[in-house]
Amino acid sequence: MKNKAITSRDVDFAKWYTDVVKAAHLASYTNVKGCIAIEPNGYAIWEKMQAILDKKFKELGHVNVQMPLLIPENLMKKESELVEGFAPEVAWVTMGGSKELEERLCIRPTSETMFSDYYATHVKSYKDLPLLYNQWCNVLRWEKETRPFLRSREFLWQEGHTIHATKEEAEEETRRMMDVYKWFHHEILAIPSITGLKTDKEKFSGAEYTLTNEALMYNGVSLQAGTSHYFGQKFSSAYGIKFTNKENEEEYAYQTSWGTTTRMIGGLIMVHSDDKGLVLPPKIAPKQVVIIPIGNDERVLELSEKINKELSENNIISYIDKTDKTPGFKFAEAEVNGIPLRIEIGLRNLENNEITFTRRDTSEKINQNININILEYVKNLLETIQKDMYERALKRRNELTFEARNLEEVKKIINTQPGFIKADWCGSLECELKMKEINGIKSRCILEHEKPLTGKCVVCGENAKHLVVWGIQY
RNA sequence: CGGGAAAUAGCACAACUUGGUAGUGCACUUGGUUUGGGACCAAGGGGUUGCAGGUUCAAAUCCUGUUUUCCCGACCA
Repeated sequence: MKNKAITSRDVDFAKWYTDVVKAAHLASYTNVKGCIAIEPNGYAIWEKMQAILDKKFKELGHVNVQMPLLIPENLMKKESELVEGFAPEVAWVTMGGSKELEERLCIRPTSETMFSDYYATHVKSYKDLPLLYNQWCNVLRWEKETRPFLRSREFLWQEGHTIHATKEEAEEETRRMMDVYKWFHHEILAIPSITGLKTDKEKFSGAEYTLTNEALMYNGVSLQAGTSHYFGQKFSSAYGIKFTNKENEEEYAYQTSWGTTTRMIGGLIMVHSDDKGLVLPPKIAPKQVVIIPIGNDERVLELSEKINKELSENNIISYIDKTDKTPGFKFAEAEVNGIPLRIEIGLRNLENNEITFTRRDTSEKINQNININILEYVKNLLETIQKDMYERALKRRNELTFEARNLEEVKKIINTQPGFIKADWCGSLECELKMKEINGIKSRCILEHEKPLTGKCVVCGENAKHLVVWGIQY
């Protein structure tokens, strides 16, 4: 029986999304607009994302720090593009007492300013460089329209801020971290993102250029899923971050920043989940296996304990559902919560010398002889699920990736089924804005290594500079 | 921030039009029987109707404001 609380994905995608968030107890609304209470099930996913990324960052030499939540106004204003880019979304702090603050403070929308201010006094020589810092924190951006995880006003993220003695090294870092995100999406989240360069219009305010990972949701809307920015000397010159190089000359340092957020939890839902609720790839699932004993027979319980112990001792996160619910209830609950694999053990199984494995992603039930190597079998099955989920998401993305050779084709595609639209672009802002007039289509990224389709801009017909992926964004 | 809809127990809703002691289902508690796809019987607990004002003898119901949510635009991770 279907969970009546969840609207069908094909009937109302937006409603389905919030229904899954609520039904799987990932987050709950609060009385502050756009600020959600992240519940244990949701936070567990974030903790796992943190653990995996943090380990990777540290392997690459990064260390964690924590900068202040509040930023003084004059500091915020030093880099003009950053101010302009974030001005409408920044929240300013007023104190409850009668005394006015001598200087206004804002709540960080991002921390380039605090890191740059810190670097300005701590970077003196090329010997101090590079500094590879990262922080896990919350930021605040006063968005107009909000959705749980996808666009909340307060959200959790990591922001890496690195500073280097040479342009080459900083650019290498920018690429390297983009590759980390790509790896994370493909290998861990099973989300086939595409990587490319943001146009000037879409790049981070204050960046020389922005690399981005773009993912396509089940409904064909795209989601920016991790960005890496090369700043060159823009911030270092605005904040006076100078160091003495090997030639004993003063030089502005080269910076990068890169981040990914709790938005990815929303991405996981919108790429993989279904009408029964959450579906999680095994590598990001906080709980990978649930064992459901059916009935109170001693042998059933003993076998459940034995399997749970063996799995738990071998790095598989499993648990036994010992609650007093009926099996059907337990099945449904495991499904709505997205537990990748379910093991069902009952007397009927024991009589036939078998146990039942049920995949969350396909609902397939597999009966296996009780004497197989269960640990190996589960390990392999989890890997298969992970792989299949990626393949399924890739297939869906490819089905929703289109090519357009002129504006008519663009319009036809977007009005039939939104998705990634590959089309040539001349590089002008005018043409980008004209695309936006069609259902709000935006450039997602410039494909750096692909040649234009026709060589002519899809809007103006002039010579095309780039092949661009366009789409509707969250 | 513009245009529309909504808010009543943990959840889904009824009562509102025509003002008169706030109800149903699921969930929850206790006891028992059950257990292979959201069990059954019995007994119980839970709400100053989002918040703040106003009208009235009397407000969930009428009026004003406000907050939050959803949908459609503009802005964005």
